[in-house]
Amino acid sequence: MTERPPEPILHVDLDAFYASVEVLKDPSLAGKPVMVGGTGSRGVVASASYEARKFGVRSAMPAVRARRLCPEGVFLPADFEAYRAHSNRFREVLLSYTPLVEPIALDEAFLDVAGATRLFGSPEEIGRRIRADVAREVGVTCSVGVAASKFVAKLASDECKPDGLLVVPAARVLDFLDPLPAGRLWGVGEKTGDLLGRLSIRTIGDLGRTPEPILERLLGEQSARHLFELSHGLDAREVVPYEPPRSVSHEETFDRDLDEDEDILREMLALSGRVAARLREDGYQARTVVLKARLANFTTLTRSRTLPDATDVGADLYHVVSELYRALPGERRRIRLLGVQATGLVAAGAEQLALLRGERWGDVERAVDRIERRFGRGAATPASLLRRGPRG
DNA sequence: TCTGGGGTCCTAGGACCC
DNA sequence: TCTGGGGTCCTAGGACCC
Repeated sequence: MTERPPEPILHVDLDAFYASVEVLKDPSLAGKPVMVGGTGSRGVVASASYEARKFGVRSAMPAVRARRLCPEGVFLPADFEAYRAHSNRFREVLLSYTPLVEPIALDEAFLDVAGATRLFGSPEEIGRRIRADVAREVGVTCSVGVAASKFVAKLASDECKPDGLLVVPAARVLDFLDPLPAGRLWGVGEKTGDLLGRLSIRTIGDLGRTPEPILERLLGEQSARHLFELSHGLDAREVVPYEPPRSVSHEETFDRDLDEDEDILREMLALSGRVAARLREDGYQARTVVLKARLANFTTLTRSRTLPDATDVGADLYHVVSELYRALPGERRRIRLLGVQATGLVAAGAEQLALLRGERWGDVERAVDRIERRFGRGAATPASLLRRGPRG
């Protein structure tokens, strides 16, 4: 058994992934500002090439704004089939080094390479090999962070983007974290960043020097504890290769708000069908159905119902969400977005087997009832009860 | 600037049970 | 006629991530 290296965690992140795939599909786009998403009237940018970022375009930016910043840019609709195909090749490369690969999205993953160093060299060496393999096999550059923990590895890959590699030695973690903006921590978004800013907490170092009770009052117990630990470089989360999904959903923002019940119900039927199809495809059934409705003024309502029996049937989902919709307050709502979510998932195989078993037992017991009514008690005994022998 | 789509997790209150 | 404490499930909303 070789010793576990001090920095065995890799975070690998493909650079400007969707935009890079679009350049592979059409090499004449190379060197141009390319943006994926934001082709509709209400879209946002999903991915921007580094040329586009020079204009200030960022992902999640409203398309209208991106167009203003970069009028000569190329805007393309997302082609998830192509992204998935390239993502599969990416994952193949990673899996050729270790089975301990945890995909985070199509374009990034964590690896624990502690068991791979004998075969392939140090974690840093493995990172270099992966970068070469990904460039060759996927045709896209990537960035690799190497560290003792997941979140430091992730920050390291962020720091060396694009097309880089950065090792943060375990002994240097606090020095590495100290000057970084607090917003870079996993779990600090816009709102939390604002809250922290009000206390003049701007860097991860500032956060680490703030007494925990103060953070607790600001953020609640769970988040405070979590951020306090991260800011001290503590992150014990392991690389987990597979976790079953907790929910399946589809939603759609309409180009123009809907206000006719007929249109709204038709969209809910379509969304229900897509969710149910996904459930069946992935082998799940859902116990809880959630309707999401975003109104013209952007307020978002959710309504849910938990069913006695799990389902993967579109008509069942539609039945529930249409009732939930009719029970919403007010009338003639203007609907910007509708979503249908299935949660409380159970594996369909297990559920159906249990059901089958239950029904079969139900049938057996009813048959036994009939026989005993005719021939007297003990005339029929299930085989499984006989197996121990008549004398017990 | 006017805000996508697919997810995860947390909080908080109320129902219900022991 | 005043009122415990803990656990679990359900629901609604919200922050956050890519």
